[in-house]
Amino acid sequence: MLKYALLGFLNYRSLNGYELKQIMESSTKNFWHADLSQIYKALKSLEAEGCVVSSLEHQSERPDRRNYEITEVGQQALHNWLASPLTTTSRMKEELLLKVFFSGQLNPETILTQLRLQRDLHQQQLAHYSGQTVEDVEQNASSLEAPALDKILWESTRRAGILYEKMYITWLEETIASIESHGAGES
Amino acid sequence: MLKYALLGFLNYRSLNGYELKQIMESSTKNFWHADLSQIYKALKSLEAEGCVVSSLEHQSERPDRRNYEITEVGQQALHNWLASPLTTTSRMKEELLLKVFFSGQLNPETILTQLRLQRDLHQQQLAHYSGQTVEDVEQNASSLEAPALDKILWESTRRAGILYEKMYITWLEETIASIESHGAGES
DNA sequence: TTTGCATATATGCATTTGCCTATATAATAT
DNA sequence: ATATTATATAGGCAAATGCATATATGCAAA
Repeated sequence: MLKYALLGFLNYRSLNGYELKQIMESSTKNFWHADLSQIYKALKSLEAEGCVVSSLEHQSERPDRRNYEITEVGQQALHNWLASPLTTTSRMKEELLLKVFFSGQLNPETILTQLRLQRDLHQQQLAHYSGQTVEDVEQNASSLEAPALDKILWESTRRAGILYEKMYITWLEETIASIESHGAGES
Repeated sequence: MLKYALLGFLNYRSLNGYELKQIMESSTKNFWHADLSQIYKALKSLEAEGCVVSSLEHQSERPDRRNYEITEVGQQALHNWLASPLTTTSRMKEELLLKVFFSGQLNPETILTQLRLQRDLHQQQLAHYSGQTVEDVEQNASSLEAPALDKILWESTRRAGILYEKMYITWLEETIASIESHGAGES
């Protein structure tokens, strides 16, 4: 999947691994992330498959960098992926929910502390997303030349992050309240 | 992480791999899932670590089965995990959002079709979760003996699934509408 | 002055994951 | 009669993932 993300960005313009990491950090971070080393590996693998071509660019003041360009094979692969519909919903893995599920045997305060911490973290994240605009994404994405529809879609993914955080906070507050009232009933 | 899920269930009572899979399907499926083969591997690994002990039970009419029991070491590991707070929020991977992000270069109908399909799938899932009660979870979880707090927490994880599906559907409908109105403006 | 940070790429390794296949038996459905 | 499903365990393998480490340079901060 990471490969398609990389092809997606390279389809706008040529980029190196380091830039790709930075762009992902500022745009797809909320729904897709990757380690730098993972990106380099994926780029190598993409080149072996003929989806991209690279050229080493010598820099006098900075380390050499390898520029990646998408090929027709790569564009075809990208389009095939984009066009093939997902026939199932994605299955998530949420460690917090797993812990909540098994926290009944512990002191309620143990899980309450953790839920409150998560609530604070998610509130920070919400504040961060809310303060971000499409222009920011665009700028951080190194001014990828994007038509009008792209901007609508980018804004939509940003909106997904906001809705997700709001929902998460709602759930955390509900859960905290229900555990607290249970504890109150016990004492 | 899967290991802790298994320990969490085994802390209620002894179970075999097949049962663990079934229980997870009916309880933690929405936020944690695992392949059967993954479960067997994890159980072996847990036994090697001394977290569980197994005993082969011969059955005349069915294949032999290996019963797993949690040890004190395992209980300690479980408690340590439950007690150690998550200091970051979980990072998700959502293929659909990735596709949406890069779908600007395609015909809008291509992504619209996919979004509508996902909306239908999520609506089905919501209907499924909504029709489920804690009693169902409990029953499917092979009547794990659970104190009052456990039930509150289980209900809370079920509620998380419902909120998530509702949010997802809201986002899908918003996104579909915004792409449609963009297309209308174009023509 | 030295520490750390930003730029830039790469390797190594252990673990996790997903998916497929094999084996065995009994009951059920077509 | 035959095929599928449910019960039950397990091995194999490729890919993805995460994390640490190595290397190299210039610049800014402490």
